Amino acid sequence: MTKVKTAKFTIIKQHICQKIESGEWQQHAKVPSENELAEQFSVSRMTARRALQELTEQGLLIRSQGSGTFVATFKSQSSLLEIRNIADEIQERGHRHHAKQLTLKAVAVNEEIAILLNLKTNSINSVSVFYSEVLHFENDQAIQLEQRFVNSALVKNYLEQDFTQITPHEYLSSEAPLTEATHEIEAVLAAANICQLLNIDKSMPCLQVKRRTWSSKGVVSLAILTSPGNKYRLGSHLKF
Amino acid sequence: MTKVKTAKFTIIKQHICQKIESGEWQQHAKVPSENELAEQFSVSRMTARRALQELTEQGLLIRSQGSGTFVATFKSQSSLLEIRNIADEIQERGHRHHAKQLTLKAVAVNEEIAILLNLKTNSINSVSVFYSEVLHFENDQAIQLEQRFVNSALVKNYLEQDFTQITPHEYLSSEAPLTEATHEIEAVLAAANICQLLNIDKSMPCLQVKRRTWSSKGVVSLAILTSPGNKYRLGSHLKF
DNA sequence: CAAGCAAGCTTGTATATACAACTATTGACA
DNA sequence: TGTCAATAGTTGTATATACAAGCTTGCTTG
Repeated sequence: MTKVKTAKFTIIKQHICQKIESGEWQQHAKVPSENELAEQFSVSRMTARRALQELTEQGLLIRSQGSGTFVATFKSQSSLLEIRNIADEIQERGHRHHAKQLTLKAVAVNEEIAILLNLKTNSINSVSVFYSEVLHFENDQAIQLEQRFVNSALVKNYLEQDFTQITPHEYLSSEAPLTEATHEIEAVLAAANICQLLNIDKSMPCLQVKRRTWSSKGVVSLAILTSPGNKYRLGSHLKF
Repeated sequence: MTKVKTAKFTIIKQHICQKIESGEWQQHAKVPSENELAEQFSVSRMTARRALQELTEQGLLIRSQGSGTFVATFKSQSSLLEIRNIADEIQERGHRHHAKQLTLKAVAVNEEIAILLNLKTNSINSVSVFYSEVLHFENDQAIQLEQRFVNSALVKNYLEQDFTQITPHEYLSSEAPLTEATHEIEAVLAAANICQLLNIDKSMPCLQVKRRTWSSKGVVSLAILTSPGNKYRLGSHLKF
């Protein structure tokens, strides 16, 4: 049989996969940068880049321009479950009202997403939500909204620019603390609605909502499938 | 909002999508080569390459080293339906026995594939079979078998080299004419069995079976998800 | 006529380079 | 202390180049 000579970028991919599988690189851990990998494996940056990029497309890594590359949340859990964990933590901190509100919204979101996606495709790979230390923060400031798109099929290539017009500002405003969590849920809903609106089959919308001005204490960013590199972050992964 | 400057490779992607959508480029049509696109859009070959590659990953195109790039079979049809069309055509040509045999096999294949895939994943994007003018040919010769892999997730990166060892020669032999069709069905079965054997979740095996020595009249190649570039070809697309 | 070789075209891999865009940190300054 | 500006680090885009690997065609040769 033909002897398959393993390509260099494949070796790097296998190396990274091994690190992830072995648990050495936990979820949300920072992966060596392109330059570091290039030097480590004695290849050019573009080769190391290719390895990172293909693993990103496979859903194992998440990349963020300016921040770096990180291990994705690939052990998919029910978003409902994880949102409920958030709600539990909120409740522990004594905000019963918000917790209840959030739980109700979580159920609604899951059902709505499920309905939406089953109409279009039944290949939901993973719907998961992760969160970190956002609950510590109190300050709110001006909020800006950005939209991006990754990994789509036919239709997306036409709609890319039109899509940027759809900016549901009203979903997000600066109010009392802890409302980011509920706002995030609404952002998920917004994304799902946008998908339905534009009749997109297989796409992955990526909403990034960030507090652009922040104090020295940290940044709050709400995101659907954005990089987990920021220290203080409440985000949700939504793949379909 | 931030003005999104459209990247060059995106423009090329949109151009190709528009050609496909408008019907100007039919299924299995040849797409301009990397060099042609590069010259047409006044970009480097690598940029044109990226556009083609991303569309390939999205399932719109199929590329084959040495042959070229072609429009994929993205309007998914039931493989059963298409295999039956082949059977019908065979019957029209007066080979009743083969037609009946083929139809029976088609049913078995579909059921088996469905069972296999539902065990692993329920995201069958498309299972389709296409064919062309293979039925004109009569000659048989030595047959060789190759295996390749595309588009997989975690597991595949470990199994790539082991996979090349599995070469079910016995599925293919040189016999009477028209047996290529049934052999192809068996090749599909082989691919499905290999997937189950290696416990692969999301992968796309690519069996290429080719008559290495051919007359000046043409080539017969049996393939699962191989490029439709050859003039005389009986192949099947199997995506999951 | 058949078989095999060689040339030319295609995609695949890899390197080196440059600049753009974005992020996070640092440090100066009011 | 808080704000702003500069800087370093990271990923994104693009070009130019070279060679490897595979396919197709055409020619040569027996």
